[in-house]
Amino acid sequence: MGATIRDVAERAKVSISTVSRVLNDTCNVKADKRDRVLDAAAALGYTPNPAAQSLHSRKTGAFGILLPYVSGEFYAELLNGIDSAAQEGGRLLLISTSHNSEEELEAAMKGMYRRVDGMLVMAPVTTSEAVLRRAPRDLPVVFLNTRSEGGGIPLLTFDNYGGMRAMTEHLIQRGHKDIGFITGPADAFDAQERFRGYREALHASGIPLREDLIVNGEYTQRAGYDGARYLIGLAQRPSAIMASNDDAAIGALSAIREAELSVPGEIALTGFDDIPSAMFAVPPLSTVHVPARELGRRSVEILEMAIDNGIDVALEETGDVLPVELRVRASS
Amino acid sequence: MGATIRDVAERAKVSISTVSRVLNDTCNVKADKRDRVLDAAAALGYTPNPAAQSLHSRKTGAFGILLPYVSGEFYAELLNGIDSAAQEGGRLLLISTSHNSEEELEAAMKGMYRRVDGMLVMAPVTTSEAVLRRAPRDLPVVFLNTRSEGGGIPLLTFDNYGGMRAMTEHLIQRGHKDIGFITGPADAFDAQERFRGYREALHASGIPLREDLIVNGEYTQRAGYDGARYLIGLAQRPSAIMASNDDAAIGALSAIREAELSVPGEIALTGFDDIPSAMFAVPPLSTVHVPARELGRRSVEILEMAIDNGIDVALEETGDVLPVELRVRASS
DNA sequence: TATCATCATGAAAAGGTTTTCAGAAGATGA
DNA sequence: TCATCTTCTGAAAACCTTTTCATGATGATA
Repeated sequence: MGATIRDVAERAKVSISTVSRVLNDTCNVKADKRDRVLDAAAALGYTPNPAAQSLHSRKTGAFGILLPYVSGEFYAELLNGIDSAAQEGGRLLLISTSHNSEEELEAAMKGMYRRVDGMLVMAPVTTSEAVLRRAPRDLPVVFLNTRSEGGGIPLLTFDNYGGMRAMTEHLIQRGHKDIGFITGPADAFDAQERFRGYREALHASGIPLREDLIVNGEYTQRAGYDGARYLIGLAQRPSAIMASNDDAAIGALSAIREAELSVPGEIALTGFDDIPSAMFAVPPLSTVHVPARELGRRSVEILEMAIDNGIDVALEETGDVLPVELRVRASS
Repeated sequence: MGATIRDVAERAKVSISTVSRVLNDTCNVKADKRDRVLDAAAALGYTPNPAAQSLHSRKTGAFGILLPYVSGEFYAELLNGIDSAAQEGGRLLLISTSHNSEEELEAAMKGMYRRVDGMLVMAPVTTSEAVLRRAPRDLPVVFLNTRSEGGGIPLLTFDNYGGMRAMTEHLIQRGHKDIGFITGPADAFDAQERFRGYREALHASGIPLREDLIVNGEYTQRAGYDGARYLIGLAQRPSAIMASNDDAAIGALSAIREAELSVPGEIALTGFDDIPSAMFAVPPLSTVHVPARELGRRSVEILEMAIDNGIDVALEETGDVLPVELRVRASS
């Protein structure tokens, strides 16, 4: 219970300096004293007080994570990657979610300031510059899946645009021309990028964009369900539906089956993310595999580098766009 | 950057005591000095150093969470509840996952010791007593979904047994006698409880337990898929399959549809957890709704109480078993 | 044996806050 | 005008480490 270095020193009949030296193995201490200290520390169950340590060292041994929300399998996977990498580095993890506006992000960063050595921030509805403007200048920040106006900022993302473009091209290749699209959250970076991939793929193939086939959605099963119902009800029903993520696709699948349409026979369907459930949908869902776990791990590594060697060194690792992979399954 | 209270005092031409008093609004300070301090603090962007504060106050303003793993929608929902309650209480959240053995739990608790004011621990493969034996005695701990040998420990769980028993009875009522069961992780408390619900419901109805209908699984789609394939392949195929959670049920559904059997016509199917995807499965999955979010919120409240008023007061709130709810949908 | 280098150790400072204690300034009442 | 009581303020201690500095002891070398 709350033994201090002083208690250990007293019990071992040495000075506190000696205790510190033994425990941190920082320079030579005679064997007998060393043993006495070790015994005393063990007997008292001594653990150094982290507050005192970090007051002195100006380090905390912790990272902070700011996420817009946690929902579904994608975030679980991402957290998994972050957590395992942090544990390997001996780092503690502070987490805070449900931050979307710049004000909320600022408040959350203030709350973690000086309690962490660096932060991982996922802020899809704003830009990395806007966030940094509100952050303490001496706080290393690595961004995930966030829009950036220029370069020079440690940023890790994956190829939302390319993935959705490839998926769209895949459908076009299979002869689809009327392709419905259920968007993600209108203000989110990744959702916009995915939509852009769809739009530009159509354009490149000379297929005119039908506005009535685009429905505003979110990254939820419910939104996918509603969106698909709308699309199915159209007089000129699309022959394929692309959802902006797998959750929405699973919702859409539900609506399509409810309408007793066959997949992919009457309507092809695709998702994005390749969450574990995608493979077990009926039929298994064509989707874009994103390296969620890898994204988490890599971002921790970059942050680690930014802390150890300064943000500039980390910048050499910057601007990384992790590749994604088309997974064509039975739904398209 | 990194302005200290000393810098503020200097700039405002007052003593550091006065600065502290103004900032904490702790006793009377003349208006002019107060203004000077406030201005100086704002100009310097001063934030108190949390390490120094917690060194003095012996409080951290943070909670720790230990989870066996993070995967899928259930944990996302749980984290959501914990996070939102923690934010309302102005608490920071330290998280660490992938702890299963008692040794790992002990190490994780040591790592967070004195960095948090209390902990939330989910340890389904051991007992609360075993964990507490390895925990610092002055660390308040609230357990989630953990087995307890006796009483007297703040513990929050939901009715795994009752939920699965009710679901089993539901199937029996519909005339099912040969009911396959895909278990969760063999060593996990909740999985055992769910299995017990199944077993005792059968027993109470005088239906003999067919060992060949019980297949060892996990809480994953893959395990559900594999388990269902085995059950389908039996000469005496069951007329219903119960999965220990929704993820496994979704996997099982995939296997059943692959075998071109109808649900629930040829095989009824049920899950547990009522994750969002359950409603959007085809057909929508009968399942047991568990209050994951509520579990998170409530556990934070209990911990808050344990910290503010001592663990004994919190104990009055203890032993809570949150009710679950049968959600019969089209799959059974 | 005297000198020097090396080693082991303790005292003390620093890190940034809150709070207690004591003193100064001002106000109140007689 | 003096004594007493508030109100305001600063100095200093405490919280617990790590690290620097100084000192005494030990061993080695000439």
